[in-house]
Amino acid sequence: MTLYQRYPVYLTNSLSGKKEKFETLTPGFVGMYVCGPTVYNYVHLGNTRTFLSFDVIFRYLRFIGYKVRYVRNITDVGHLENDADEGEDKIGKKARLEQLEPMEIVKRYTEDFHTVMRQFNILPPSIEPSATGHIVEQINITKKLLDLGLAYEVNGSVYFDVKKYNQSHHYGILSGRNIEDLIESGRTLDSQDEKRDKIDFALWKKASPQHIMRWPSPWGEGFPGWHIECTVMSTKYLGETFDIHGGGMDLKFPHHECEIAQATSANGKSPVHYWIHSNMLTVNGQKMSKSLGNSFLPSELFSGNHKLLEKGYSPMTVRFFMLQSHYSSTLDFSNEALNAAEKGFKKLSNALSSVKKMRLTKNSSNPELEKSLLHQIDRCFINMSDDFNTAKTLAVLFEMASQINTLAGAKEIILSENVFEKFKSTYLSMMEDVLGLTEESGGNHELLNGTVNVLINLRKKVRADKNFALSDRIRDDLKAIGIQLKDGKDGEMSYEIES
RNA sequence: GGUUCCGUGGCCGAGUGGCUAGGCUGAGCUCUGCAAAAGCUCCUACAGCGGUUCGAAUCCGCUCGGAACCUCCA
Repeated sequence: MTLYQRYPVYLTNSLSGKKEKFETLTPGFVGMYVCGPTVYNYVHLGNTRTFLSFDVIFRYLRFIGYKVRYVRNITDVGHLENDADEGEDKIGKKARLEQLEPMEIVKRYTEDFHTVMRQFNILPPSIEPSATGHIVEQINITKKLLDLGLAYEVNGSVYFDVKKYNQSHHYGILSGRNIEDLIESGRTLDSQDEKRDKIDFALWKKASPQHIMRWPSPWGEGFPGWHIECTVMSTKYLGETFDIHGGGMDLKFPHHECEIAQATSANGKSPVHYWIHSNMLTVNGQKMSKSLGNSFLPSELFSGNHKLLEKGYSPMTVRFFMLQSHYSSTLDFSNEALNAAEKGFKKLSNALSSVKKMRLTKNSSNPELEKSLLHQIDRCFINMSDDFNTAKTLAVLFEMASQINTLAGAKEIILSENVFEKFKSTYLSMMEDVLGLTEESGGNHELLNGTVNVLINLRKKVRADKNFALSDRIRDDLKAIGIQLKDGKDGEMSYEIES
C-alpha cells in the first residue's frame, strides 16, 4: 500500500469551489501544469509565494509515491500590456526601453528567476518550456480554431470569438461569471479596436513595423497572444486532459478562463480536472504588485535594504513564514511577523540538527510514548493530504520538535527501534523533503569551527578549575561578536552563530 | 455596478456544528556556578445584531469593515 493510498489527498478545486478527493487520470501518475513567470522584470516576493505553494504540492505528491510530471513555463513573448489594438508585448517593451535584444531581456530575467528559486529551495520543474519555443504549435492551434469557426482574422491578427464559444459552452465557468455581465461591465471598446466584441481575446497579433519580436505566419508577420502558449505547452507535454493546473489567483480571469475556452474548442474536451489557485501576498492588507509599487525583491528582503524593513531575513525564514499560512489564504507581510517566523524556524531547525544526531540507548518497547509518536507521524500525513495544509503540519512539527528536545536532553532513550527510526525519518523528511526547510549553515567554515573549538576547550579547563570570571569572559566576548556558547549538562559545549 | 472572498486572543495565523491549533510576545517555575538553550505552567479569542440547533468561530439572514477579480499582474 502506497502512502497516497493510505492518506488520500483532498484538494480544493477552483472549478467546483469544493474540496474534492484527488483521483488521477492514470493511477500513480500526476500531470501538473503551473503558469510560470513572464520574464520582463525581476520576480518579486509575491510571485515567489505562488511558486513556493506549488513547490510544496509537487514535493508532497512525489513524496507520497506519485510519479509527477511538473510543467512550469517561461513566458518570453506574447504577454501584452493590454489586449487593446495598441497593446504592446511586455518583453518587447522592456527591450525597447533598455535598448536590448528581447532575448537579452529574457535571458537576464530568466536567470534571476532561477537564482531566486534556488535561494528559496524551490525545486526545478520536470519540464520548463518557453513560449518562443512553441511558435509553430501556437500557429497550428490558431489555424485549427479558425477552421472550427471559433476565431476570426482581421488585418493580420486573429481573435477568439467568445460569443460563438459561449453558444455551446459556458465562458466564465471557472471564475463564476456570465457573458452578459462581462459585456455590460468592464472597459469600453477602443474605437479602432479590431475585435468584434470586447471580451474576445487575441490568439495572434500582427506586428507593427517597429515591433521587434515577430514570426512569419499564414496571416503575415506577427506574434502569439498571451493565453495560447499555456494551452499549447500543457497539451503538448501533459495531454489534452491532465490532472492539475495551477497558478496565482489573479490569473483565474481572464487567463485561465481563456485557456479553458481555447483548449475545449480545439480538443473537444475540458482540459483540466483540478484547478488550484494560490492566494496573494499582501502588504498592509493590499496585494503586493509591481504596479502598486509595494513589492519587495527577494534580494532586498535578504539584505534588509528596503524602507519597510528593519533588518534582513534569510530565505528559509521567509519560506517558513509563508508556509505558516494556507496557500489559499492571503498572507500579510510585516516585520513583526517575519521576526516571529525567524524565531519559530530556528526552533524547528535546531530540532532538525539534534534529531540527526540522536541515537537509541536501548531497543525496548515503550507503549505510551510510542503511541504518542505514532500519532504525530500520522497527523503529519493527514494534514498534508488535507489540501496541503502546511500550517497544520507545522503545528505538529512543533510538537515533534519539543519531543525531540526532551529526548535529546534525556539520560537515555528507550524505545522500539522501528518507531524511533520512523519518528526520526518523518521529522526529517517532512522538514527537508516535503516542506523544503533545510538547515542554514550561517557561514560555518572549518577554520572558524576549529578556532571556536580551541576556545571551548580552554573554557572547559577554566570552568573545571571554577575560574568563572575567565569562563564568563570567554563566553561574553564571543557573544559580543555573534557567537553564542551553550553549556550542555554533561559538560559539553556547543555554539551557535547568531545572525 | 457585477463576481468571489475575508474579518479569530497583544501580534501572525490554523480551524467549517460539540473535542488542545501552532508560532511569536508577556508572566512564573525547573534545570544551570551564572547565562544561553531546553522543558513545564499561565494569559482562552472568534466584527456586530438576529435566526436555525440540545449545542455555532463554524450553518442562514442583515449591518459594519476590508480585500481580490471584472485592464497588465503570481
